[in-house]
Amino acid sequence: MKPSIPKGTRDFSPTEVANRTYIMNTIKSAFETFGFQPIETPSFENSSTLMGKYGEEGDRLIFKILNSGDFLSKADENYLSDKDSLKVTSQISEKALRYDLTVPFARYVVQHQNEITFPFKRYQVQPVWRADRPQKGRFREFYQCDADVVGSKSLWQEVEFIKLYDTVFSKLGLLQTTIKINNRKILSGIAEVIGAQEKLIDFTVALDKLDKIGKEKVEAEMLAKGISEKAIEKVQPLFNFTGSNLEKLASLEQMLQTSKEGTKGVEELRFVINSIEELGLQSANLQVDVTLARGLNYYTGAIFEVEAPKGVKMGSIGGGGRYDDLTGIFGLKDVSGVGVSFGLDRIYLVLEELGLFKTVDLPKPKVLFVNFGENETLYAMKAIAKLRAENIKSELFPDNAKMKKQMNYANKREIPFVVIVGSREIENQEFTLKNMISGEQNNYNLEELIKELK
RNA sequence: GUGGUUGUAGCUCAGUUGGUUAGAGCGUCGGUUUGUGGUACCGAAAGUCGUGGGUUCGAGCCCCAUCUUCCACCCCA
Repeated sequence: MKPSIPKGTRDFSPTEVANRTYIMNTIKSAFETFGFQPIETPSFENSSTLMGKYGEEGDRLIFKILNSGDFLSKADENYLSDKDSLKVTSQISEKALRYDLTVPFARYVVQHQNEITFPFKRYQVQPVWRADRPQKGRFREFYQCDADVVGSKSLWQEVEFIKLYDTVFSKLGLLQTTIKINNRKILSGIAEVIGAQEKLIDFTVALDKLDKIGKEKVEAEMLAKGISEKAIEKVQPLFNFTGSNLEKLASLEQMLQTSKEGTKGVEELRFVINSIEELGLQSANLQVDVTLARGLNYYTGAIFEVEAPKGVKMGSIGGGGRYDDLTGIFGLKDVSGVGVSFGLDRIYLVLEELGLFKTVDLPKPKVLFVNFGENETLYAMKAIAKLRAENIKSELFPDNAKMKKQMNYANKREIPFVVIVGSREIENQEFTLKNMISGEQNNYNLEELIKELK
């Protein structure tokens, strides 16, 4: 049998794990600096917790777990003979793999509401699974790094999350990322102005193509989707939406003045933009983008998305937003939440493409003891125990192999020092220490050896 | 879910209009060198050509199916 792993999954080599750990630790330490605390939730949840929370498309992408035992006997004969996959699935599968970290978190908040002090700031770094078709930067098993606050409606949280994004990407050396920001209330306002709530998605999708296909074709597409000419006329400012954030806000304000909700959205966005303007960012760019319509099903206020630096072809490396009623589905009303997610695997690919990993060192021993046989090994092991007690990473070559082979091993693993102990050294109670980079070698007693390797 | 793409040794890849026993480089292992690595030279092992069918006197090469890889759409991290 040829060994293989399921599509969309990956093995990670020691180097890759070292690099991933570096990214993860950078993100976690930033989370903690901002006052977030870690929680973890199970890798699988009850299907009822997950199903219906991500829209129809999302339900299709959730990995379902087959019930144990004789599960078919409990399935309805009619559904089986009709080959009704959807209905059969709900009868033979009660559990499903986690699809994101936000919904399990909402479940957690409701379930533990009496133990939680609000506002609750939690972070979570765990894998999630999606039955998607893999492609560039898209996997079926990948890590999300989420930070959310629940129980505060303050817009300062939005400001904090933008600062958090900026902090993390600056620390990773990933400069010139673009943090796009929008507000769901502005989208609702636009829908109100064009008089077509249900056409909103078609509208933003078409508008998003503006710089690719040009104004005429975008208008043609909108007309084709059933958006009236009059409506398009009303939102003309969006077609010349190129200025600074403040200019964009001004034209949005003008355009949405008849919509109460839209005006509220502009106000919220203006607060965030002004605050960031005042506080400054280290390396990221903040950009108002009205075509940003991600996760439209549950975001109610701010919407975020982070784009990799220009020139790197990669989908978003982070996203998030404000959801006023996520815990409502689980029976806890009026708990507003806002949060962001970092896509670990995509950040990895971007850092790799830009060659930003050179600083990450593989964990490896500092010194290798050559194995010369039984007597010498015992002498070496006693020394190794002492070195390890001094926190010096040391190991013994396990077999009495040829010198050449043992030296070669040290070379391949890039172990910087080799200790040679044969009968000569034992006689003099010393150690021959060889520097594998310079080739130099000297004899030391144990005390001196520790000093040299410290 | 739709469309395209890929698969030959551990890795990267050659392989002619279908024609004897499928090759190379790197890596691995052994030797030149049984107390000294990187270099050099010599040698060896390693492939049911993704899998299953089919066409043919004959298939790595042609046809069908299936799995896999990568990519685009959709959606998303």
